[in-house]
This record gives sequence, structure tokens and C-alpha cells, in this order.
Amino acid sequence: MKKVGLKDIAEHVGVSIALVSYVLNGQAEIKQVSKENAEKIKKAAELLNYRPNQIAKSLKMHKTHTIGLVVADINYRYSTGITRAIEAEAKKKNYTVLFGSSNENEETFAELVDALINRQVDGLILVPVENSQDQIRMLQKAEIPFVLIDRNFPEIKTNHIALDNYKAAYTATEYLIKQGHKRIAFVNYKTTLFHLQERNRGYLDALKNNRIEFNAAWLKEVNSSNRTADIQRSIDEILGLDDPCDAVFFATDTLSINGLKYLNQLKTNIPGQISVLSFDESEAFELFYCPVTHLRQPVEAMGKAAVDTLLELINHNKISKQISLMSDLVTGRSCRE
Amino acid sequence: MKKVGLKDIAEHVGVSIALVSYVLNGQAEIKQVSKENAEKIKKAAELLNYRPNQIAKSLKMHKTHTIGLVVADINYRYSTGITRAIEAEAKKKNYTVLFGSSNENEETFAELVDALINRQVDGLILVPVENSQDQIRMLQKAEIPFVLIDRNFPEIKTNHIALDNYKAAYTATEYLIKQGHKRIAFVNYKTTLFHLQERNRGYLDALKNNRIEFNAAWLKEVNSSNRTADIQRSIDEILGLDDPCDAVFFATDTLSINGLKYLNQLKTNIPGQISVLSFDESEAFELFYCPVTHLRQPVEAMGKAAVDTLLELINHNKISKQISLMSDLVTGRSCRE
DNA sequence: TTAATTGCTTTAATCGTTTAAAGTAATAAC
DNA sequence: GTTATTACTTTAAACGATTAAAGCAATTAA
Repeated sequence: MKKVGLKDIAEHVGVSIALVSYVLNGQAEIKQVSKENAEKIKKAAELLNYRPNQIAKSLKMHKTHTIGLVVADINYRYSTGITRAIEAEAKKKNYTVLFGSSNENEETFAELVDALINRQVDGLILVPVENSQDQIRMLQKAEIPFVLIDRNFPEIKTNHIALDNYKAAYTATEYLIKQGHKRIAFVNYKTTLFHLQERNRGYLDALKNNRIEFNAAWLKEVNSSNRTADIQRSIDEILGLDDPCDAVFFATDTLSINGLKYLNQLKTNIPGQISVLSFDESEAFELFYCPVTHLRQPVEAMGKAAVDTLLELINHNKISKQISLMSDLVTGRSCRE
Repeated sequence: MKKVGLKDIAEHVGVSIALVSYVLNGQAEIKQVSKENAEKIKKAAELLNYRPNQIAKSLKMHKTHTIGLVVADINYRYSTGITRAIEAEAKKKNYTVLFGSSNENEETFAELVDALINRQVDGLILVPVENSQDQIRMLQKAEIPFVLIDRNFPEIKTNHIALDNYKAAYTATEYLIKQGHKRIAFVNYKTTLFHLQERNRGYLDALKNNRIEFNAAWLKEVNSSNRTADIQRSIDEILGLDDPCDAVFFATDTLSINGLKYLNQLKTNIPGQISVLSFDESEAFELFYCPVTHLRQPVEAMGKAAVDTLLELINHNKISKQISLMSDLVTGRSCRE
């Protein structure tokens, strides 16, 4: 079955292609197409099962009604949540989402961004990876509409939407302190990513402002390429201190899932021996024998904000938005009361 | 910064557009372009930062080098796994993946398929939802290359790639029997989806062939729109029998996660009181106090097979493939030994 | 010397749309 | 009866690429 185009409808009805185009684009009224022809054209389109060729339309209109989304890793809970939220919002606005996962790899990230641009997406929503600054600057120079989400680079002025990571970490740490913990460990990735560093800062400031003297052995930085081993060593260390830690705060869901697995292996009693708190969410947290207290990110709001901001940019409004959102502390039973 | 096209390069160098196109498509040799011009053209393309407009190319070539993927629900573990696998394989073959999630909704499914076709994807990989038969038949009539994955309709002859669900359920049930279980419950969704019904059949046949008399109270069918309550009632019932079940086999990860949550709430001892086995995988399974024994689907192989089959369809037409894959039983500690 | 060949380049049609501009026939105005 | 207006419809040029086919020198062959 060969593809039917405007031409086929035009021939079938016996009018010109233009007329068909007008009618099918709802311009029948303003182009004063006769009711008779309008009717015939609609019928024929239906009959022949016409489907507009978006490619041709895009070429002519210089608009694809598509936005590109690059997440850091599709296996993250955050990624599926944000993808769903962005898709839902985009659909409402009649946009399609083209999607890719960089797997935290700088080159894959660049390739994806390139591929999306070549496909003429109208704009991009990006979760940038470490060292992708040049790529971001390139987008700015090329004047391609984009918004960063989840992460941003403080040295580059961009439109971005992210959690207030400092405040989230601060609040959570303070929560642990209020629960009576005195020796709180913080396990984070070793990274230059600003949003994760902000979590360190929040943790440290909360300790300081609550007059808890920080012990350098409490802050653990895990190398993502050696995650499992590093986490195990970190946990061994914080539990093996002369004054062992009585709480551990994980900076991401991936860290805590790994960590919990090891704590299980050690048959550690949570929260009896040590309290656990984590950033992000995971279905595993609910299923854990003591549901894990965690900081839930407002992915729906983020997704909506990202799409809305991007569409403003696409529609030529020179806007500058840096949106900061708050996380919810979802209390489980993994923290001593 | 305005977009640079072949024309800009041609003007910059002082040659025709055709020459530029030949050089940039690696046809310099066979079109016998002079080394001098070829060199100049390449330099100019670099200098002007030329990016081919894939939209224009697609229009001309009637090929977008894009495949559309519709998963059932991006929140399923299966979906992220298969998406990743398909993306990786597609990338190897130089295809891009356009992606959507139907959320198990028939209309959303139809809309997504439509949108992808309008975008002129070269073919589709689909996880069809309940009652999407008409949509599938429409694709066949329109001769659009597609392959079904995970699920299929026995009444429609299609190319599809899926687990051997019967055998998987059979093997797992038999495993439980071999471990000495006598009263094995099976919790599935109430559905017309063939692949889930096959799981019922495998469960039932395993009982029969092992001379265990089936008790109708063991087979529970959960309504997905009332999942949590239905699961809880099911579990109450199988535990409340005169002869309570000593094992429960969940037909999907979503069912077992919900079920385990409730079993936790009841403070049931797994596997002491009841053994648990599940289809699919989940990070929650690993983190559960007794890692959950489960049937892992070979998503990488499936993704590869799906892409390979689809590309064959796209390129050479007329093949017929029904690929059946085997699952692995990953043994945790949730089954009595 | 003329014709054929080789080496390289340009012309122009095409893909399926959109849309300004021009065309046409019927009716209304003067 | 001529001109203007109205009510439609068609023509044709884009959009940015690909690629047969044609064009044009310079070289070789007859």
C-alpha cells in the first residue's frame, strides 16, 4: 500500500493541492473554501486514510514540534520519573519527546545532543554529565533553545531547573540531628558535579550550625567506577571508628541501594545500630525491612517547569529562569526516633 | 546564528551544491571530484560548522533511520531494561530510537503509534497493550514494518520476540515443587493478555505433571485498577486456607513488590512461613531481607533480536520470525530449601 | 582534422508540504 | 455596459537535501 499524500486527495476530489492543504489544516474558513469542496476533501482524506507527512511539514515550517531529552542514565529512578513527567507535559502542549540516555558518559552525551540537533528538534531538555561544559557553551553559541534539569554548572549562566540541593541536604542532616544523632556520616560520589557538591555543603553547614564538630572521617567520597568496593570500604570505616557513626546519609539512591545491600550483608541493625537516610526515592526503599527515610524530588513539577520554560524559549521569549524546587522528606522507619 | 546549509558551503567555496553534497557524502571518489575541491569543501564544512538537515534528507530519501519504540509503562523495570538494550543495538546499526510509553492504555498506545508513523519512522518495536489488536492489524494492512516484543496475540500472525512464558512458569513452579512445596499459590493479573495467560498455563501444567491436585483457591487474579487491595485480599486468602499455601509465585515484578510490601506488613516470615518467587527482576528484590528468587528475562538478547528483526524487515521485507527466549532462574533466599 | 574519451562540474527535477500571489467566474454597483 | 467586488480556486515558489543527466574543456584516438 503506497503512501497517500495531499496530491492523491486532490486528484481524487478533482481540486488543487492547495485547497486540500487549507481544508486539512483548518483554514477552510479563512481561505473561504466552498462548503462543498471542504466536505469532499475531508471525506476523501478519511476514505484514503491520509496521514500527513510530518517530515515534509517540518521541512517547510522549520518546526518539528519535537523536543529532545537526554537523561543521565535511564536506569536511575529519577530518569524514569522525569521522563514520564516531561512526556506528559509535552503531550499536553502537543509536542513529541525524542529521548536518549548518556549513561553518564561525556562522549555519548555529545553524540546524543548532536543527533537530536540534526533531527531539528525545536529545543532540548538536558541532564548534563560531568565535563559537558563545552557542549553546553556550544549550544549557547548556536542559539539552540535548551534547559538544564537536575544539574547545572555555576560557571555558565543557563536556564535550569533543579532541586535546592543545599537546602535539601541541610534539612535532612538537621532532621537527623534533631533525632538525636551525634555522629552522622555522609556518603557521596567523588565528583565535580555542582549539585552533588551542594549536598556536601548542606550537610557540612547543618553540622556546623548545630554545633557538631565535623570529623573528616565521616565524609566519604565514592568513585563511581569502583562503586561497590568503595561503598563497602566506606561503611566499614564509619562503623569501625572509635566512636562509630550512628547515622549515615547517602547522597543518591544508587549509593544507598548499594550501601543497604552491604549493611544487610553485615547484618547491621537499622535503625538500632545505625540510622539510614537517602536522597531520591526507590521502590526498594519501601520494601526494605524498615522503609527508608528519604528525600523525594518533585519530578512532576520539575518536568512541567522544564517543558514550560523550554517552550517559552522556543517561542522566542528571551527569558532567563533558574528554578529551585524543594524536596519532601518521606519518613520511613530507618531512622531512630 | 543562522543555520548553514549545503548552499552556504557551495557559495563559500564557489562550486555547485551538488559537488558539496557528493563530497560530504563520501562520494568524492566515485563522482571523481577533484582533490582540490574536495579539500576545500571539507574545510569549509568544518569552518562553517555544517550540520546536515536530517529532515530534508529524510524527505528526499524516504528513510529516517529512526525506529519507534512503544513500551507498556516506563516505570516497569522491564521497560528500562529493554529500552536500554534497544537503544544500544540501534546505535550500533546507526539508527535512532523514538520512544513513548503507553501506560497500558489502549488509546495512548494508538496515539503514540500514530504519532510515530507520522514522523515517518522506518519501523516500530511495540509492547502491545490489551485490546490493541485492531491497531496491530492496521499496521499490517498499511505494510508498516514492526515487531512485537514481550507480548503477542496468538490470533494475529506477527513477527514477535518474547519469553517462552509457558516454559518459564512451568520451570519455576517445578522448582518450587522440587523444594518440597505442596501448596503453591499463583498470583497473576486478571487479563486477556496472552503472555500472562501462558504463565497460568505453565503453572497449572507443572502442578498436574507433578501430581499435585490443583486447588482453585490457589490461583489469584488481580484487577490492575484495584491492585493493592486485590493483592492484599489474595494474600489473606491463601494464608487463611485450612491448609495455607507454603509458597506464592507472583506473575510480575509489580505484583510481587506489592505483595511483599503486604507480607512485610503482616510480619510474615519468608521463607519460613511461605516461600516467594517472582517473575521479572527488581533492585528491590536484592535489597529484600531475603533476596527474592526470580525469573530474569534476557532483555539484552531480546532488544538485540528485536532490532535485528526489524532492520531485516525494513531492508529486505518478507521475513517471519517468532523468537522465543528462555529466562534464568536467579536464586535468592526467599524459597525454603 | 575530426571524433571520441576522460575528468570534472553544473543543471534541474524531486521528496510532500505550505502559502503568497495570481487567476477566474459570477454577482453587484454605477 | 463597463467596472468593482466577492467568492472561490489554482499556480508556483519555497524548505534543504540527493542524484540522474547534461555540459564543458582538455586530452587521446583515428
